Amino acid sequence: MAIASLRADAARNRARIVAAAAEVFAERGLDASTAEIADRAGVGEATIYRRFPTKDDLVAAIVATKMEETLEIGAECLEEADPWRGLERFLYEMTERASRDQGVSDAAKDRCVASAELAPQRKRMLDLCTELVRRAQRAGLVREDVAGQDLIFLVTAAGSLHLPFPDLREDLWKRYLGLLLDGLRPEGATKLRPGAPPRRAIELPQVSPS
Amino acid sequence: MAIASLRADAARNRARIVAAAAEVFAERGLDASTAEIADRAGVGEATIYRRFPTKDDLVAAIVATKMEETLEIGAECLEEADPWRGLERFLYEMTERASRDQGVSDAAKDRCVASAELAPQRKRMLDLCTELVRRAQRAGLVREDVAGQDLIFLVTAAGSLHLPFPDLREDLWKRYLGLLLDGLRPEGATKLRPGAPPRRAIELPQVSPS
Amino acid sequence: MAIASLRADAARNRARIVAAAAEVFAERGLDASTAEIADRAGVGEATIYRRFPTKDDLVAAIVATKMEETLEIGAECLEEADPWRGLERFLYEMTERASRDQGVSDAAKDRCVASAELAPQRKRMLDLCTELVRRAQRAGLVREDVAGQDLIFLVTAAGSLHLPFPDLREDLWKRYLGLLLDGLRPEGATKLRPGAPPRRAIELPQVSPS
Amino acid sequence: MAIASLRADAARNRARIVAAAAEVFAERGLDASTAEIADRAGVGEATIYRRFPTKDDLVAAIVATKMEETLEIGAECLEEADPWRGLERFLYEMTERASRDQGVSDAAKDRCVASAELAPQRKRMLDLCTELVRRAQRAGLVREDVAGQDLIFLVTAAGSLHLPFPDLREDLWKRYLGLLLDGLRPEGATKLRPGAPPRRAIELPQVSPS
DNA sequence: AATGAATGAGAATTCATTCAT
DNA sequence: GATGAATGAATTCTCATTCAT
Repeated sequence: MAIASLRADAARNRARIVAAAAEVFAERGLDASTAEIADRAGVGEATIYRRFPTKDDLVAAIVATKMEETLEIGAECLEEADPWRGLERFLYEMTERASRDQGVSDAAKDRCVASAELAPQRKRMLDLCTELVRRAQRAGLVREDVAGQDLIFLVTAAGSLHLPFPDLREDLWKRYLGLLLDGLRPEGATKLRPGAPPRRAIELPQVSPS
Repeated sequence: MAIASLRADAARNRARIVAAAAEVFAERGLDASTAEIADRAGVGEATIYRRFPTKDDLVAAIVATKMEETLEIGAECLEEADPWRGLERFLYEMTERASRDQGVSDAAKDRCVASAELAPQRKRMLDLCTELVRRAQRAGLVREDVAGQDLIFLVTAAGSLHLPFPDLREDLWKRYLGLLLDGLRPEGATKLRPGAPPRRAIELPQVSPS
Repeated sequence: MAIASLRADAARNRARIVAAAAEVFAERGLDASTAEIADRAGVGEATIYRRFPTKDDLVAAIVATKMEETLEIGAECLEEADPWRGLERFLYEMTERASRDQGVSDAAKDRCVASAELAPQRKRMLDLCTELVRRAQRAGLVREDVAGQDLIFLVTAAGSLHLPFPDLREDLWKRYLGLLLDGLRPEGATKLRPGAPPRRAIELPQVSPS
Repeated sequence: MAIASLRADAARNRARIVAAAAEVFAERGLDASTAEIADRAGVGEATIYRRFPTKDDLVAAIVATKMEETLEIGAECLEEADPWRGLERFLYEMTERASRDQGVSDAAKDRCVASAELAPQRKRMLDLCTELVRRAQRAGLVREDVAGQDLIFLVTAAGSLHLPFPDLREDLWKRYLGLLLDGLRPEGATKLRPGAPPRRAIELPQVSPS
């Protein structure tokens, strides 16, 4: 009980830190300072470093959290009665999140895509995407030559559909996602070059020695 | 004469700086230091600041340079006999450049898209894209509901198609550009929501006071 | 009973802490963190601070412990039949320990030499050294102009005979201790300047207010 | 001329930094902060880092400077008419310096002894010590079984002869150096074990991979 | 005009020590 | 009494920008 409450306190602070970091990274990008995150979280800067040995670990933790949320949303999309609607909703949700949170998107792209720690999540994401695509293909709604791993790439790239022009409606990205979705339909499909990437390269990327 | 030769010297220095900065930003990203740029350019650090009041101004100058190159390529694409081929080549070239030069792409997206100084280039880019699209539409190769300003967005987003997975062929982005291009064809087109953005918002964006 | 057992627990913890700290300081030097000591001891960090108000007090406690061990060894050396052998063995043991445990040696030199708390141990050490020297002098094996207090200094300095050159035999210090011992013999002795320090300065050093 | 004066300015600052660092390290030890050194030198902290990429490099530079001074003194000692007096003076000077400057002594021992950059100085020091010893040996004043490389060790260890007892005369180390010198005389010499270390181990130490 | 030098304002990270359970 | 958590105060190091020659 005593131990539990201690841990509860620490867990609350940890959650605060993660939440604050997610906010700050979203607003200011990954270059935001740990000082600002600590301020926002209402903790001392050193407290962050007690939970996360380096700033990078904090970033990784946030990416992991976001991926979990993503996977939950994906599961919901799989339950949509209409397979196309499921696919569409998934891409919409992913893109919307990425639009709102450029920091985490960048992190996901630049650093964490290939990290070994996220391997399980990547695997689940791959399975999810594969199922979303297959379901729509079975219904004849998606061209046959795309695969689940393609969806992962499209989702990631779709995060860049939000351009910081002022005076433009915030949801303009929906228009371009619409175009992309039309590209996924069987009608008017042309041969894609090169072919779909191997699943292994996404599941178990070999970290290049830099 | 003396002044003229000095100016010639200065101009050469300026060109060197821009070239070096473009290289360094491409290799190391926008966080590369001005010291490294000065080294690469073979000039003193202060010389950079004589030409460009801040690092940001240097970045903007590079973006402007790249946009000029872009516009030249676009002009060549307009001369392609096959309108579809012209459009396709334009998107390919843009994406390839962005893949190779993430630093400038980021700059283009994050900071310079809406800057007043680049207004002329943006205007010309808009005209170019409009012409590329219209030509293909006249030939019935591109759906009627897309406009030149859409192409600008697509080009920018396409720059994110390069994901840093190791073990994947470098040109995988071509596959996803293929999908996007299929989405531009008339076949299988569905209604896009929201509609095309107004040209004015791109030509003359109101910089929001941040 | 309850209190007694608590005290037994506390004493065990204290002993664990001292042992762990001695190990860690020996391995990593005095800059080792209290966190690492707590880990090694299997106690919480705060527990250290319950027993020792500051890190310095912990260091002092270790030095005291080591001095006790030292005094025991010294007592054994006094029992050697051969007085020279006794002296020699004492210096060997002291130097060997110092070579193995630079952290505590440094502490002994830098901080604790003159601390009031260690006064009793210093007194006993002085007596011990005096006896070791006198015994050898009575046998005509050690020059007459050295005193017990000199031995204390020699012991401390001998701790520095271990130099961190790689590729050198670990026991090279024995060679230089041999030289030192030869300097203690009566043969070839020259007048030493200045004379032996007063015992009082070692027994009861006046801590200078720093 | 203009270049020369620029360099003169920079050189003056560099000298100030080295001087201040030497002072501060002597007073506070190697743990003194770069901030304090910068203050003492009257420059900004970053200026230190312009000249010395890391704090360690600064330490190394000071050690190198001190070694140069040391070598000059050694050369003077070699010119003494009396070989014994030359040896004695060398040890006195070395020890006095070490007594005054514990920081650099520690640095010399802990970090820089085996550094590749100081190899030339180490070589010269070895030659110097060898000559000092040989000269005295030729005159029959020093035992035959010690070598130049031994002197290097003795010098280094002698730096620890200064103990921070208050109330003791500052020059007490002379007494113990006297003892050591007596140990170097031929009279009463006993067999030293182990033998002298190989010169190579000092000239070209193999850095152990840590 | 050109430049190497200088630096103030941070940045990430560490740690002895105190707090709350 | 014991402990994991929290933190303020440092520390090393970086960098865009200004200064002095």
